[in-house]
Amino acid sequence: MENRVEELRKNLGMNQEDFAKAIRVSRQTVSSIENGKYNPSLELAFTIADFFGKTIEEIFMHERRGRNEKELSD
Amino acid sequence: MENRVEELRKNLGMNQEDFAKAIRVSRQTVSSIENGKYNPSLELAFTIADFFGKTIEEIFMHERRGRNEKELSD
DNA sequence: TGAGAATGTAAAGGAAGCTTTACAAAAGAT
DNA sequence: ATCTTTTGTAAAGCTTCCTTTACATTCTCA
Repeated sequence: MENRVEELRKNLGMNQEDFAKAIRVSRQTVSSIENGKYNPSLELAFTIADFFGKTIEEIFMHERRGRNEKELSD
Repeated sequence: MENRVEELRKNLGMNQEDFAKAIRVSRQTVSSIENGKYNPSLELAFTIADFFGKTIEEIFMHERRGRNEKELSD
């Protein structure tokens, strides 16, 4: 799932470390999320969205479950 | 975190089993989420929201981090 | 009241999210 | 080019999410 965390963080002129402190996670967690290593928990997604004053949907892009794709054959 | 999954599911006249199949998780996962045993992953929260045609924020109620509460003293 | 359907719950295991520590690499500013 | 800041990444370990299997409880309704 794609996200705009890095973009929004940089808009505020913050580095990963200060942002991590602000949302109370480790800097590695911020790095991992920004680089798509894994998704945040729902709880953390809310915390991030609140921090930026946005909705989760404005920050995290969910891949829609393709009913027309070749996969998903059952 | 509170959620309206059970309410929305019942609005559609579905039982946990059929709902679980529709969103491709086990029935126990549905039960656990409805009863607040744990929160869904962000991915699953999106799947559930999409299924109901709602936003995550309309379904899952995040407890706002109380800046004015007695806790959180740093 | 008793049978079938729906839901709750528990145990055990795998997968994903998050942590700390530590070091390497990249980017910025002289 | 060198120094400093920022970011990437890896390992090990803990917690949370999700699974399958299985059984207990509650609900519905004939």
